[in-house]
Amino acid sequence: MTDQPRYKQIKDHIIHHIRSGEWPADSQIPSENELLKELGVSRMTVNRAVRELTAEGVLRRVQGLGTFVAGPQPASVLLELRNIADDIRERGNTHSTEIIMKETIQASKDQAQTFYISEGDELFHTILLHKENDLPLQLEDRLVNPKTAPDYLECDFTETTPNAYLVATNPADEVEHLVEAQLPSTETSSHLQMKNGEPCLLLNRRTWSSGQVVSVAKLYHPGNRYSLGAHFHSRKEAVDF
Amino acid sequence: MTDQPRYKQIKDHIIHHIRSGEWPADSQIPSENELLKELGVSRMTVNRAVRELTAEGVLRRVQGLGTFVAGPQPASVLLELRNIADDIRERGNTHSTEIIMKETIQASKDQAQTFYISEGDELFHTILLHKENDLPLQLEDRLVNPKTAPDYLECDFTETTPNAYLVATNPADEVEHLVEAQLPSTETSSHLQMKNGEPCLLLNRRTWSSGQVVSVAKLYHPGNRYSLGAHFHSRKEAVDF
DNA sequence: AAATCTTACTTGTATATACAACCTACAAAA
DNA sequence: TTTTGTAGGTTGTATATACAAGTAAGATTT
Repeated sequence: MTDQPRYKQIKDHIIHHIRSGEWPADSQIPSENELLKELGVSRMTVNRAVRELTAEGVLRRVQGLGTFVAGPQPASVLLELRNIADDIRERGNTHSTEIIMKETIQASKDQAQTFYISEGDELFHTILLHKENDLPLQLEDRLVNPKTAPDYLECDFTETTPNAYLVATNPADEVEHLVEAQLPSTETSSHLQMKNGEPCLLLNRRTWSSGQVVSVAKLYHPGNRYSLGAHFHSRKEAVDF
Repeated sequence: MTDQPRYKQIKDHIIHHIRSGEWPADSQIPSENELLKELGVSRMTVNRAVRELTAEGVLRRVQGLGTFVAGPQPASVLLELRNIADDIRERGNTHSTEIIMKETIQASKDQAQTFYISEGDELFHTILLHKENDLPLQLEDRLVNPKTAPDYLECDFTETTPNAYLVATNPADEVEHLVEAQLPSTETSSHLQMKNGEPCLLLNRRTWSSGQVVSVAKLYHPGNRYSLGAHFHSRKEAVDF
């Protein structure tokens, strides 16, 4: 262990006090002035340490009031979900889309509920097959709220993915995910060219823009050809095992 | 829009040059000295702007060389992975553990590779079954590096989960995930009390502590009883659909 | 030709100082 | 009682300055 810079030592000092339970969640920690006296450094150095811990979500500061421990980090670890077209292109392969369905439907009771609209209201429905070098990799079964994307069906999905189109038209700011393992229907299975009995990885994704549900998508992936992965570094808090 | 602080203006200035294509990915941007002359601020202010953009992954700095544009951010979205015992307890149910296997093995070639150790080195191996109100929910097949957790096998896993034990003994700071859908082996299937042909959600988790691999775990979940979920708010960047 | 030193530039850190902005509590005035 | 002012703490920002540490390229020596 080489010599660490002062501001880093201060960060570790603070984290240590938090982890040891000495400074519990939501408690106020010493002010910058107290810390600099205790540690014998300049205020700017203390400030940098505290500012960085605040940016990392460890602390919470209120101007004029003080600095507080920012409650327990959710004991969790983050998994990165990529969008498939970028993923394929970054592997140097070509991405293509086959349009299987494109229609306007009337919302069922369940669908109305997930969109927070009324039963019978119109919804756009598309089913697309995404391929990597002509090998099916994802079946995208998507519902879109016409109120937020009225021209959705007119988009040429062989050119622009629904994701790209929606990102461009609606600045999405909230998203919900559910990942599950399922046995695909025979139709889904045949589209994805999967062997019989082979499971698929289903990613349910619901996206909001300014409080309204824009789109709900079921993304089916062949279990043997696709997996979600992530490598996550953390320099601030402990992660799970 | 109220008056923004200088360092924030500089950040926006830099981001604007990147977004406009003027400063493409991997290109070198002006040095701190050039920027402070151009913008009429002190070096510390430029330094703060550039340092924060570096922490945010927008720039990349090399001491003695310069500052470079750090390529496009992966257009991704984050999925939160909870640890199972907390999850169960938060639902108000009781969590119990059944110990199926507890042994010391010698690392195979593959295992040695994932741990960055030598073939034949010792590894701890445990297989535990986690239950929610006596219903099996997760089969945990875990390998642990004795060098980082020598007393692992002596832990009473009916009292303390391996996760809790390892979190307490090793401050983990890095983790890798792979989520896939699989047909379970007949053994796994029977432990989890799953119907025939039912797929399971497999979460592969590898965890590091100060550069060393501490543990590799395969977490099997019945596809019909378990799913990974997350609701994610973003106030900074657009998310995928 | 090869190895070494030097120089000039870069980023990284640390300090002392200053003032602005904000919050709370208490005192003073209406 | 209600409002207003004020004092003393807090964090937020900005500057000037200094030196350490790393890189690259050229000059110098071997």
